[in-house]
Formats: sequence, C-alpha cells, structure tokens
Amino acid sequence: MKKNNPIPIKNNRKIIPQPTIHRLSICHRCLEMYSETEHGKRINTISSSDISEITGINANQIRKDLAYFGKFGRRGIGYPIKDLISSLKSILGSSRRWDIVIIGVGNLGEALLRYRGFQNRGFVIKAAFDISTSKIGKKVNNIKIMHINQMEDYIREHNIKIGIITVPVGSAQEVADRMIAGGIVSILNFAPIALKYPSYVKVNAIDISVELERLLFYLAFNSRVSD
Amino acid sequence: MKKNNPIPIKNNRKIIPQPTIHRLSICHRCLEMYSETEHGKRINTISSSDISEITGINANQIRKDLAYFGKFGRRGIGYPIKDLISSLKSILGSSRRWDIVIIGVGNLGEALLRYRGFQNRGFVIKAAFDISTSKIGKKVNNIKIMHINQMEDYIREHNIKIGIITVPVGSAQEVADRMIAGGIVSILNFAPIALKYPSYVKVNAIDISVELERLLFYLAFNSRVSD
DNA sequence: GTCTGTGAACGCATTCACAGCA
DNA sequence: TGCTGTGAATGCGTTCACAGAC
Repeated sequence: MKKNNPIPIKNNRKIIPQPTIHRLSICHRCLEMYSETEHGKRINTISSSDISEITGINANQIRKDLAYFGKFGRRGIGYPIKDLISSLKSILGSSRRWDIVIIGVGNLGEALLRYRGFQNRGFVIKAAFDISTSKIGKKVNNIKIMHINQMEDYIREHNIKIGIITVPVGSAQEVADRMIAGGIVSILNFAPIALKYPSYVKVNAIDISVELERLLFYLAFNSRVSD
Repeated sequence: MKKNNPIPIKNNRKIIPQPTIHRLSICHRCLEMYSETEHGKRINTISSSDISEITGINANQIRKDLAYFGKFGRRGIGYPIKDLISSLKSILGSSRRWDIVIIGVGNLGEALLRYRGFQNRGFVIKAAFDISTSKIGKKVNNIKIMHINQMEDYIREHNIKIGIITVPVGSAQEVADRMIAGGIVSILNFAPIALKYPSYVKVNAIDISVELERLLFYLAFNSRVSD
C-alpha cells in the first residue's frame, strides 16, 4: 500500500521519468491547441524551440522526453506537427476513448460533469455517483447520477478503469476502496487526503488548497526577506 | 519571462527544494485534520514515522524537510503536534489571512467560490470577476461578482496578491497580464495554457485533463506490455 | 546554417546510516 | 530503547554540448 517511489516503467529498457509524462501531456495539449490556430494551420513542421516557446518547457528537455519513445523529428527540419500530435496521443494512451466515472456530485463534481475539456480529449464521463437522494436520477450534461451503492457493479459491468473522486474528505478512502474493488485502477483524487491503495493502482491527487498554500510560501518568503 | 528553473530561495543560506514546500503543505493539511480526530486529540507528540503513515511521505524525507527550517522535535520523543502545526503555518505563510480573487465564474469558478476548504485555511475570497453581464452583481456564497474591467482597480485598492484564473483558455493570458498589472504576484491557473509572466510572479498550474492524461499513460502502458 | 538525437557532465533531491539526545 | 537531526552516499533528472542529418 502506498507508492511514492521511482517508476518501474520501462520502454525499450529505458526508464521513463515521471515528469516526462507530465511534460509530454502538456506538449500534447498545447500542440493540439496550437495546430488549431491561424498560424498553426499553415505550418507543417515545428522545432523543439518553437514548442518550448508555446509550452514554457526547455527545448533540450522536450527533445530528450520525446527521445524516450522514438525518433519523431528530422534533423535540420523539426517535427511534423500532425504526426507528432498523433504520436503523443498514442504514447500517452489518448488515441482511444476512455470511459470514466465521477464519484461525488458536489460543486466540484458538477463542474467536472459540465466541463467540456473531456470530450475532445478522449475521455467520456459515463456516469456519476452520489449518496444524496435528492441528486439521484437527475442528469447533468446528459450524464445520469446514480446511487453510490450501484457504483461497484456499474464499474464492473462497464469495465471502467478510471474514476475521479470529488467526495468530501471523510468518505474518500471508503469510496476509493470500493472503486478499486470494482476494478478501477486509475484515480484522480480531489479529496484532501492521502489515500491508501494497492501498488497496481495509480493515483494522482489534486489538492487545491495545497496548491494555493505553495504559492503562499513564496509570497510569505519574499515579505520575510524584505523585512 | 518564463520560469522553470531552480529556486533561488534561501533560508539561513540553505536552498529549499521546491518539492519540500509541496510536502510540507501536505503535512500541514494532514496534521490539521489528524489533530481533529478522536485519536489526534488525545496525543501530544507525533513521530516522523507516524506522519509518514498519515501522509504517505517517507519519514526521512519529512525530517529533512523540517530541518530546512529549524529543529521542531525532541530526540526520542517526536514532534509536539500543536507546535508543529503552527510552525508549519508560519513557514508556509498561512498563519495570516490572505485575500484572494477569482477571475472567471464558470462552473469551476463557482465551485471554488462555494468551496469550504478556503476559509479554514487562511484564504478569504474577497471578490470574483467575470465578463458576462448576466452574472455581474450577483453574489455566490456571499461573494460579489464584478465586471472584469473593475478587476485591476480592485486588486490595487485592496492590495491583493493572489488570484485564481478560471476563465476559458482564450482569455487567460490577457487576464493574467491585467492581474499582474494590478499587483497580483501569485497565480493559481486552471486554464490549460502556459502563461507568460515576469519572473517575480509565481504561477502554479492545474490542468485537469493533463492530470487525467498522465493516469492514462500508466493504464495504456500496462495494456501495451500485456499485449 | 538549422535542428534533432544523445552520451556525458552536472546538480539537485532523496535515501541512508548513525551520532546525539531523551 | 526511541526518535530526531544531519552529513555522506546515492541516484535520478536536467542541462550541456556536439555529432550527424537535412
């Protein structure tokens, strides 16, 4: 239980740093958006330093990150933008559709249900679950809200692998356990708690107030040093 | 413009790793919650391995992280839990109240306005801004929504340093520029774009679909290797 | 000249291991 | 014995610098 450590994921005997995945996902996202712009539509190739300009990621780093997965560019030319995007899609796994579920239809859960960013990026929210009877049976953005007791069966039947937790902190662990029992292996957790889970499960946590507090440190530090 | 690099922040001539701040914030959050539990109320001291248990962070790491800022524990005993929490508060800057503003009252912005996690943790949302006339003048969770044109002046007058961006991606850069012009130096950015900003500004980005896509990689990788 | 791909160098962060104190 | 605080060792990820292709 618990997993903080190195990534035992290898590709052609190379170990892929976790930050590489994060950066490639950012590149993917930015390139897709860029290729829709006026200028993006006109160009065929893009250099690592152009990508650096768009994403804010160091150009050496981008080349190195891509090199973990193959050779996608041509020396002296750059990367063919369309091909690069679809390579990134397939590296990251977003070349196919992934069904996801959301557990907890509070403010944040509902915001996610309405979020348009998912559809375009390979994610389909299949269902949402909550415990409050006033919400059950309703639809948000055409997604049905069901009782949390139905979750485990639903996940199993529909073979869903990814779930988003937006329940209050007190029930997050229990919800996670039941999701995992149902067959979920990837969790995006918005509840401010360090979940326990078996090592074959991958969890990403987003804690909004931790993110804010991190900003604070720098703020507070600056005012401290200027004292 | 742009800042990816090392942290030039020193404390007693020591350089603080960025991940240290993140971990300490998680410790802070978890300890506060823990100290409210049945068991947490009964104990006076807590060891680094207990904290490790709660947070999922390695115990050596926790001791090292704390050591950057001083000596908070007693050998053989552990850390006095109440004192540790207030030390963390003051290290991180959350011992005082910080006023924040939210720009963009879409689904996510509204969810944040209603989010209860802020009040308890030193953050006060002073105002929200949007461009849509249908929202302006309304109150959400007792926070007034104003027109985005009033933002710069408001920030300046109230000397606000922290802002959260939840506007659509197309207007995020412009909003950021105006926030910074008004005096904001810390930004939590939910828009899926790499903002450009001067180096004295600190930005944390949360891109939900990037977080999901990162999960995907591991999922996709596992199904790849089992093919 | 341009730009990729990549080994080698570097530096930062984590982990180890233990001295020191209760 | 228990647990912190910390130098020293390790290892990982980033940056550098350049050979090779266009």
